[in-house]
Amino acid sequence: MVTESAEEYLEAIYKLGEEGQPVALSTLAECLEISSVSANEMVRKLVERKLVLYEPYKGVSLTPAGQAKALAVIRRHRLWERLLTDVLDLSWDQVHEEACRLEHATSPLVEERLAQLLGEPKTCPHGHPMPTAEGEMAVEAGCPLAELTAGQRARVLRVPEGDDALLRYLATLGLKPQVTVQVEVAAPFQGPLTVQVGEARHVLGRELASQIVVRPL
Amino acid sequence: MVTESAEEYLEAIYKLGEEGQPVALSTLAECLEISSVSANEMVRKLVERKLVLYEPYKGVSLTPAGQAKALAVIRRHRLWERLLTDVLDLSWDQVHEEACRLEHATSPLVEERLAQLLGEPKTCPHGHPMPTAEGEMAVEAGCPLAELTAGQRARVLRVPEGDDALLRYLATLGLKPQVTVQVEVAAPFQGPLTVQVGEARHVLGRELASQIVVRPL
DNA sequence: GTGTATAATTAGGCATGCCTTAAGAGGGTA
DNA sequence: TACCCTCTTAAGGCATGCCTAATTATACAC
Ligand SMILES: [Mn+2]
Ligand SMILES: [Mn+2]
Ligand SMILES: [Mn+2]
Ligand SMILES: [Mn+2]
Repeated sequence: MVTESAEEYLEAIYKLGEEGQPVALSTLAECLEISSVSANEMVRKLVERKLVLYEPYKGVSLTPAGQAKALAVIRRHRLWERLLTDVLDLSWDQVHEEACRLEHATSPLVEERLAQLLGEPKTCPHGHPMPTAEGEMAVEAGCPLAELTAGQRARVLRVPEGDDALLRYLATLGLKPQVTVQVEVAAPFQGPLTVQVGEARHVLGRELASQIVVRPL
Repeated sequence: MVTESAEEYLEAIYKLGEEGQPVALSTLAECLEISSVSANEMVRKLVERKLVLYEPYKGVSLTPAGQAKALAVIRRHRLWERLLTDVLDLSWDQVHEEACRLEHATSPLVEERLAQLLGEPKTCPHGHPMPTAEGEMAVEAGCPLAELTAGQRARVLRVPEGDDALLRYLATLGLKPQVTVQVEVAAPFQGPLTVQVGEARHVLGRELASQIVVRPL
């Protein structure tokens, strides 16, 4: 077994390493909001337990065993997020923090039953993919909304999690997974995008639009 | 805030103190499966935080603040037990351990929504009363099944939690809260009871029968 | 190539929550 | 009253997970 703290590290290493690059210790420390000394300490323990590989000045990466553990935690996190939104009717900006605690208190049995009850959901409420019980995770390919040109239509795949205020803002715009958007104007020089969402038209900063992943139609 | 460990202590002190007597340190230690030295240490911290009162050689008891915290934890525990059995379809012998972890990872918001979803349940799956959100807990009066005499009918109020094997056994007998039982024979000299449960007839040891609380009809 | 900014590590500490060993305090019994 | 057993507490330790300050190692830019 792995402590709650170690689970948090594995989860962070997975997410930061999704680009394929090993994760710098300092990046990991910043992400977890701890000192790099503490990160170093824990990473050494994880190396000992063969859950991660570490090369100083290169970074940390997950072993297959570490990745399996990380994906299990992420699966639990996203299953809880779904339960909290779909069954307990919390808003999508309230669920991350709750799920971050519940994920560490979840047995494989409860994980399985949650998945059954929810109908084996394919994503979390923010559109991020659900790892399977077997530790597979298929990331649906897409592109940032910011890359679309005027006139293009697209379906929203996922939005950034983790910033509650941003999520509340996106909710007021109706910008959530599965929704269809159409770019009306893409201002040049990295200017804002005017997008139509449902009946409404909104202006989005390019920076924000680049964080929203869509599939062009 | 109070740590997970402190919550466990408060919960134990509440349950052990339900008779009204202060709880001996050694009793508390045994219940929590820790050394009495460790119990002493934590109790001193709880005294400092004005959550318990402690008199050496007398025992520990909860202050109003401590009782409120204890009841909140117990409420969360029992709400999770209900969710796990009623919504996630776990059996009643599987839920205690799961709920014991989840109870510490539950915000007031989730607590409230759980209660709503479940329809403000009055008891846990084992028949034990649900504290209200305001920190009230009404224990339905009853008597041990062992005290009934031949011919008496009664409704089961609650069964002992905490022993999974016992719970599985009771499940095979159909002896669960709300069920009506009729004593056929109460053997003298603390002998076993023959009881009718639904269509079936079972013989129960007096010791076991004394742990099942019923309301005579 | 060398210097320097950045990254990593060492050293030393602190809080929490548990432990064992051993000494002290209370209370019942012979 | 004296003894003994149990309960409590004191002393010292250990593991985990975090910290700061100071030092060392490295990579990259010049
Ligand atoms: Mn977490
Ligand atoms: Mn999510
Ligand atoms: Mn618990
Ligand atoms: Mn129960």
